[in-house]
Amino acid sequence: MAITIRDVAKKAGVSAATVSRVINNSGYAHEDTRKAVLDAIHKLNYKPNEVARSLFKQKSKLIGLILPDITNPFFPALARGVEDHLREAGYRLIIGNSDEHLEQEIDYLDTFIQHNVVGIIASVNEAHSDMLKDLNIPVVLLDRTIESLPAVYADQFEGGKLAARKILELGSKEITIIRGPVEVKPVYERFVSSFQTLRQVDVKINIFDSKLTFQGASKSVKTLFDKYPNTDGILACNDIVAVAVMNEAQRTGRRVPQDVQIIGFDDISICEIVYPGLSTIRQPAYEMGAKAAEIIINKVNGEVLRDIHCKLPVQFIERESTRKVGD
Amino acid sequence: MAITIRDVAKKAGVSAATVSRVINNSGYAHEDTRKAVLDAIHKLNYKPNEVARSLFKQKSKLIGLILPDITNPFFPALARGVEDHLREAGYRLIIGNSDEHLEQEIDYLDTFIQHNVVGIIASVNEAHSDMLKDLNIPVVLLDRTIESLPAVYADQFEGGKLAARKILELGSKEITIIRGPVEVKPVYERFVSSFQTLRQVDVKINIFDSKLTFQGASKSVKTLFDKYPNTDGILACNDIVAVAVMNEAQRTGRRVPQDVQIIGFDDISICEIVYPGLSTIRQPAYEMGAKAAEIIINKVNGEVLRDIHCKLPVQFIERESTRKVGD
DNA sequence: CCTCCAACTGGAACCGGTTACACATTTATG
DNA sequence: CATAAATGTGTAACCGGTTCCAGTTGGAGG
Repeated sequence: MAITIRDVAKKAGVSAATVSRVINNSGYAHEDTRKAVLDAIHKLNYKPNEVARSLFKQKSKLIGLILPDITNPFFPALARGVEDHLREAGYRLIIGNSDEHLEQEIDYLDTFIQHNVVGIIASVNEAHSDMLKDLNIPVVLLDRTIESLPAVYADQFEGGKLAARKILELGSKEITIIRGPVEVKPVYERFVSSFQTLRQVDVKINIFDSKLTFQGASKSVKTLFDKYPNTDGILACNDIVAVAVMNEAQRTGRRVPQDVQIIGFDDISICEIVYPGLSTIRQPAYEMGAKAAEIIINKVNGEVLRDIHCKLPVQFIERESTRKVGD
Repeated sequence: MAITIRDVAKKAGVSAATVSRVINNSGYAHEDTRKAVLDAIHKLNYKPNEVARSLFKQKSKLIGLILPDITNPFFPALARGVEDHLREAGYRLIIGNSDEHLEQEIDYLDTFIQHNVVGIIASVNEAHSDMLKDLNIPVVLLDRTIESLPAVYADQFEGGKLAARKILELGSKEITIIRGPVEVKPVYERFVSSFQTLRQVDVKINIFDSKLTFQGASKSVKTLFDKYPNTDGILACNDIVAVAVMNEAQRTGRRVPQDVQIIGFDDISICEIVYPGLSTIRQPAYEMGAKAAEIIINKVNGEVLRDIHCKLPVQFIERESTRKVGD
């Protein structure tokens, strides 16, 4: 049905090998035959079959991406960063949601390999470090780290510290840290860092648990102000939780930021359209994705970058859920 | 490097053909050899190479998905619906963002074909209906419609009408419809439908334009209340815009819903965590994705469903940005 | 006991590219 | 002007599966 290289060869009056050489700019090809081939390709609208290529070369133009859940607003930006960068380099993306389940991660890893992907970008947890290392294709972790594997991530410790410092600086005296699930490493790290920072100072610290998802957050957060009615500063584990808290604060008649200040984490797009605008710790999600893509491409091209951990800076984004200095 | 079918064959003391028959449950295989083969497969941890399969069979286990922008919160749910359903059936997803650009859509279409995808799910506009029809693999449109191509979408006319009816019913007298870009068909349809519904009644109608994205929305919306200071009801083209409007309303000292009621469109997750909760017209995004996946799979399996337009119902979700009946 | 057919199995061709190699023709070099 | 080197092109093998076909075996039926 589809046009093959031999159709082109016949039309141009040459062999398939010659067509292949022209397409790939490899080996010799006389200028005249080159023209003839290009002409035939154009006339037949020939597009080489990537599957056949992939089979012979043992490498495709495909890269696998494993994310916990594209439905979590932090990840689309990551994915987009990856994709934009990959597309430019001629690669395509196979994508899979793992829901943080080891089983699904392994399933995707397996099928990625079966499809001859040349590299894998993954947001996965510690568990299968061995499997990832034995993959014999480049792997880059994204938003996660595993000892001895290259990774792109944002500085969680700095982020946690920064959030804590800011909320102190802006005058909160009873601070509630909302801790996400401890299994999710970056989330845990930002918690630890905030906690350690606050502990060095004379303030009351509360710890409150919440899920990271929309449904989870709005449910978890309902009891927050019952439990800690006097809390006047909140460090949320992510922006979703922060917005849910802001909702709950306003619902219970608290003014933000006068009565409670709230700082989120991530800087997802929502932050700037809610009222009041959510102050947060920005992780450069898009850039992280782009960087991971860049590293993978370099590795695919054989550059033997030593296993790098690429730690990107975070940043405090001031909006209206925190007071101004001097208030 | 990797283990091939011939390695398995050697280990099991049979030919590659036999191994293939066992794997695919096709043709005969003696129970004993069957056992031996399965055993060898297990011992070697053999996973058949999908690329080789794909080449011979002229069909892969890959399905292509083209979305405008995964970063727009409406689409992740769609994508997730597609993916979950596809995974169960053993298919994997190649994904591409088009930014509504014809050029990028075509580029992805081409490369999908080059990778022997067996089906394509696409959120694209009218423009290349011909190209899509000539593809000779199944195509399903998602959230978009093109004459004579199967499609899964939500009932935009009903949605637009419903929003208009509700806001009338709840007492708004000067209603502003925020119209999105007219090139995006579903967005245009909901606008038209709202407008037609309102026009039949004695209320003042304003029309205001906005982009659909976060940045675009928060910028566009800034002048809304300058232009229409007395508007007491707003029909937004999507939830992002609605939230941005809500922000602006509160910023300018208006109470929602007492002074202005706001109804969004889509029912993305954000709606339930903002304050006040955003009333909206729900499109069943996840289900739409799942349905599209289901149709594609059926078509891939050769079921000749007549070109179906699968129109899913929308629903008014009442939260707190609208008044209660009787207020 | 012969025949026939079902049950099994392996060899080889094939999918559509790429590339090693052989061979032919120029062109460069001494 | 002979010879080496560079250029140009085709044949065939190969990537790792699948499947057609032919061949072997064993048991049922006449």
